Amino acid sequence: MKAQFYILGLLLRYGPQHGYMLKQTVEEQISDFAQIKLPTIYYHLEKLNDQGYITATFQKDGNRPEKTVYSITSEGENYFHQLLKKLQSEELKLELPLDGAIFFQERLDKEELSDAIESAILSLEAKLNRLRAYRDEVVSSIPDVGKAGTKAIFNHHIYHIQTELKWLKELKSGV
Amino acid sequence: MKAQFYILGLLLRYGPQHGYMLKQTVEEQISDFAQIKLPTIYYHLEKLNDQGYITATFQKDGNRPEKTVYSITSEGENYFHQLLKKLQSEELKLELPLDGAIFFQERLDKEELSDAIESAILSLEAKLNRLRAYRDEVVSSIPDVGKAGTKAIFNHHIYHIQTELKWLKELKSGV
DNA sequence: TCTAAAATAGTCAGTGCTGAGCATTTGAGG
DNA sequence: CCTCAAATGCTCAGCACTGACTATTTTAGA
Repeated sequence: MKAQFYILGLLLRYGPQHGYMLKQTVEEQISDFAQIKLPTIYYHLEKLNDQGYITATFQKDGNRPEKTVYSITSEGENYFHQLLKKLQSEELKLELPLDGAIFFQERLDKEELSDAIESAILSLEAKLNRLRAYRDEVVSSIPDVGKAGTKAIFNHHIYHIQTELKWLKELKSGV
Repeated sequence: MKAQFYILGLLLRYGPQHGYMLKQTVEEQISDFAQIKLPTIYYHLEKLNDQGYITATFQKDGNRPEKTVYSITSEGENYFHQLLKKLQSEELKLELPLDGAIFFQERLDKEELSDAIESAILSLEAKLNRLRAYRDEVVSSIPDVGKAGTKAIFNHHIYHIQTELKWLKELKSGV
């Protein structure tokens, strides 16, 4: 559902695209806050096409094999707005793998956990810096329509990573 | 993988169990930070059995139909520790549905978004209170082996929800 | 000019998950 | 004692996802 939403949204915003091109758009603009793999894109393009939310045309340029280019239909636009509405009322979901490890504390090697926490901290600090740096860069490189939103999204992730770091540091001192 | 990990861990901690019973244990002890549905449990019990990580025996009590009770094997115990190790080095993953909506700001109804943010805030505040209240209750009701860990896990979620609330409130004032 | 790597475009089989269902048994309320 | 809801215990079909693969074309650099 998330994947279909993004595909439709990108087709709406940027016009007809084929699968591989969508993959690139996703990578450039969405990969920092949502992952959609290439086969997933093709899977949903087929589904959306079957349901009449997009239509296929075939294009050939140069020597490359024929591409299947999809355009959103007006039903697709409606569907997109439905999904948009649904997304707005969906709660955040956290997947916190460390919780699983900690839950079975009795089986835990304290040493190992300490190391894991340490390297998690380092990796998150790196991610935090990368996100902070990217925030301005990406915000300035994308079309105007998306700017304000993209910035809020980056801050969203930055806040949660900061929180995670705080928790990890507390955890470390408690182990 | 997450499911298999919890199943093996619970079998290790509490001894042989059948699917339905595992479901109850999961509900009582894990549901606040990881969801594993009943059919998922059965699915993985079968897989784990096929792989020799658990073994089945059949039990009948009273008039109820025969149950399939699973015990962890020593290979299963090894496997559990493998998974434990892997979990420790896995990063947190955030699923933030609002990001999707916000990304397509140009399609957004500001009014609707405002309402959605408002109700998200209320729902998260309720969840926060529930978690705070439960934290102590649950911590005191579960066996000693899990106490310290469970408390850390609750705090983990509490922190992230607080963060989410902070972000939502900022977002609201910016819309 | 040739060559190896990267880019382009897409397929497919296999995995994990779960809503919806089935069949029986127990328990609470009238 | 009877009834109906809840609890018990489990299965199955179908969906979303993706690692690994195929096949061709372009490009960088030796």
